[in-house]
Amino acid sequence: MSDAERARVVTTIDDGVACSIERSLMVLGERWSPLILRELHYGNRRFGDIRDRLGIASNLLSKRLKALVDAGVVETLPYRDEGSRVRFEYGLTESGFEALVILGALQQWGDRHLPRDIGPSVVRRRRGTGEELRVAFVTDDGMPVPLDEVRMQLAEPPVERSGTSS
Amino acid sequence: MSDAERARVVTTIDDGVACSIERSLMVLGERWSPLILRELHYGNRRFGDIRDRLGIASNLLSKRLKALVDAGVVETLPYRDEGSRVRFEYGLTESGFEALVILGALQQWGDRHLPRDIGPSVVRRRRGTGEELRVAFVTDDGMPVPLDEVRMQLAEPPVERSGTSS
DNA sequence: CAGTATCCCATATGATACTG
DNA sequence: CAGTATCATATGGGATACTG
Repeated sequence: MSDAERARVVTTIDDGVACSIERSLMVLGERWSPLILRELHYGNRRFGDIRDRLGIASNLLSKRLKALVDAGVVETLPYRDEGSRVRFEYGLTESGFEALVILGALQQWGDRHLPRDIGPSVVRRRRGTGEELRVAFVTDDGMPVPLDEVRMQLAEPPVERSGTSS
Repeated sequence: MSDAERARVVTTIDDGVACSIERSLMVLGERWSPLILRELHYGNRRFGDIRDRLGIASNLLSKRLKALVDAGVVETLPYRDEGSRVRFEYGLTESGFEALVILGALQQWGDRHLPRDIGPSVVRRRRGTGEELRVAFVTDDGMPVPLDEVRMQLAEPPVERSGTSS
């Protein structure tokens, strides 16, 4: 990938695409990115750990991490083990941290609708209390709203034309 | 794709993969699936409408819809226009309906962290009141929980070994 | 180790032509 | 129209070898 091309990739994220779902997918919508984020959320910050846990090829992990850094989701943090040169860990930026909601939603949905034969796999819990958490729509003052009361708004408001017949 | 292969695809979804995030991604983790779901949530149920709105090639849309139907996310509903033969619309199953949480999370995240130059694009609103909604973690009794109190649990609990050194 | 560079392959994608 | 079939291409992904 040439520099020009890479620059274009970064640019396209902010630019053209009106729908924020699509923009998110440009960063997270590929096989490994969400799983890499999952690992970072689980606290695995080293290249080798992530690679081993995911079983991802190292070249790919390298590429993906770069892309995530470019997108501002992940940041590199220098560290130095005794007698080694400086290396980098990968940490979540605020953006990456907030992607937890997406991961939570994916996890919840998978648990509910693609259950394993083995049984339910996981839950999200509250630190300390251990309460099981779910991901839901809530009002500004924190009241959960049932799904059928949620109205998704078109990202690109339908072009206002005189009539409906185009 | 042979039938045997196709069957295997369906099977693999429920089987091996322990992490529910990964299982979800098997169904939704590819470029078009979330966008197709988005269209269905927006109420666009006809093949041609979806194709035109997304700019997706018809063969791909066909394939994707089939996969979503296979996964139980989408269902086909027969309808008949005057003088035409029976066609099918595509509707959300309960599973597909609940994927709205994922879409909402993606949208919210994109709006916050990949803003367009043009400005914020969209929001999720409550029907009737028009209140802006957000997607968040909540306790069972509906209390929102700040992100830093959320603990994601490993889908596949780390293999219990005697030591850490493998 | 923590990555990077190469090479190869599978597959998602897209354009287009075709059918009931 | 609502799809299906075919074909060409790009790209993500995987294996592996390599470097500091």
